[in-house]
Amino acid sequence: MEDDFIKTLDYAGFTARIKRLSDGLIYDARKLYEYLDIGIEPNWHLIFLLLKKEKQLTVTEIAQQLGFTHPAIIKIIRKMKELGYAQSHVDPEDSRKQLIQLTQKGLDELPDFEEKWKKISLAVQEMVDPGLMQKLNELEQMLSEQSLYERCLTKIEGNECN
Amino acid sequence: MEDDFIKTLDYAGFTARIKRLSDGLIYDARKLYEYLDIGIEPNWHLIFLLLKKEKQLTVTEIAQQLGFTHPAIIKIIRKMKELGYAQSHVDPEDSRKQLIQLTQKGLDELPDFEEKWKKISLAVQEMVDPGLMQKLNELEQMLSEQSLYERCLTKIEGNECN
DNA sequence: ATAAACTATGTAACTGGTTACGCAAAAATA
DNA sequence: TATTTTTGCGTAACCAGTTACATAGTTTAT
Repeated sequence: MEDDFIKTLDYAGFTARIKRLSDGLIYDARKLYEYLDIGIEPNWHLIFLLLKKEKQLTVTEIAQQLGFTHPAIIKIIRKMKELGYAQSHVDPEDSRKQLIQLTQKGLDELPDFEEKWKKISLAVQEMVDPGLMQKLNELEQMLSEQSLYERCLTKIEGNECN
Repeated sequence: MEDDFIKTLDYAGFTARIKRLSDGLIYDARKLYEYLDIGIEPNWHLIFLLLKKEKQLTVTEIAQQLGFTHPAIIKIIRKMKELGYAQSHVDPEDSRKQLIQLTQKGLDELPDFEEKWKKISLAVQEMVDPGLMQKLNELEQMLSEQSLYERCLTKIEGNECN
């Protein structure tokens, strides 16, 4: 990677670089979970934290909060149930809804997980400049105001001639 | 997403935010390819540009340059061949190697693609602060010096007591 | 020259997500 | 109250990538 081709593309390679970064971080997270003997999938992390905070949530609520589709959440929750970390019951007020919670086992193991997650996030913190976090905030803000798709459309339709 | 849960996690949510950003950009790219009627897959973009620059490359070389595994490249190239955009022949000097090139059709359509890619990358440029690009460079640099995995290991082994 | 080690490609099976669809319950409307 | 629309969950089929493995060709070492 001496002369990184993607980097030479500048803004045209932005999406690819973000994807490469994301894939790399996820790859390392997997290895760290292995090494630290965290007995759950890395992508359960946020669900644990979310359910710790909110006590119980529906499938759709979790999906919205984390930015996944609901089938993705259903699959994750199913696995968490199989390993005894999650449970659910029908909402008595609306029988369409499944109220999902951590089990006692999940709550019991949380402190251990959190201690290990803390170590990882400290390493992230030492590596990631606060200025980058700020810039990331700004980009997310921009995107929430208008998606990249919309930006391109207005740009293209704005000057139809070229 | 008024109160974005992931954002509240600060550095503990960094990986998840990068993934969410990556997925969102890819999603929008797909829609833009549709809208702009770019008749190829978004992830062929870099391969087109790479083969334009290097004329011919092996599977492994492409994989290394783009940071994919070689089976991923094989699949992409197979599809590009099916649509007539790529071709390959055995390297006469080393019969294990497949030398991959753009076809004439690929080269012919490139200018049109590039014009459309230009529009997208301009919209990206208007959205992405140069400071973010700089911070991204620095993070990639940090990670290439020592992966997140290694950083955690040295951190943990460094002070074994806690 | 032979054997051992390595490299390049290819394939199979899996994974973590998606879209598209169906169904039942609830909410809105007539 | 009856009907239409919307919402929530679930499943099936798919997709882009991965890991693990096989095989054949090349290089290195003996």
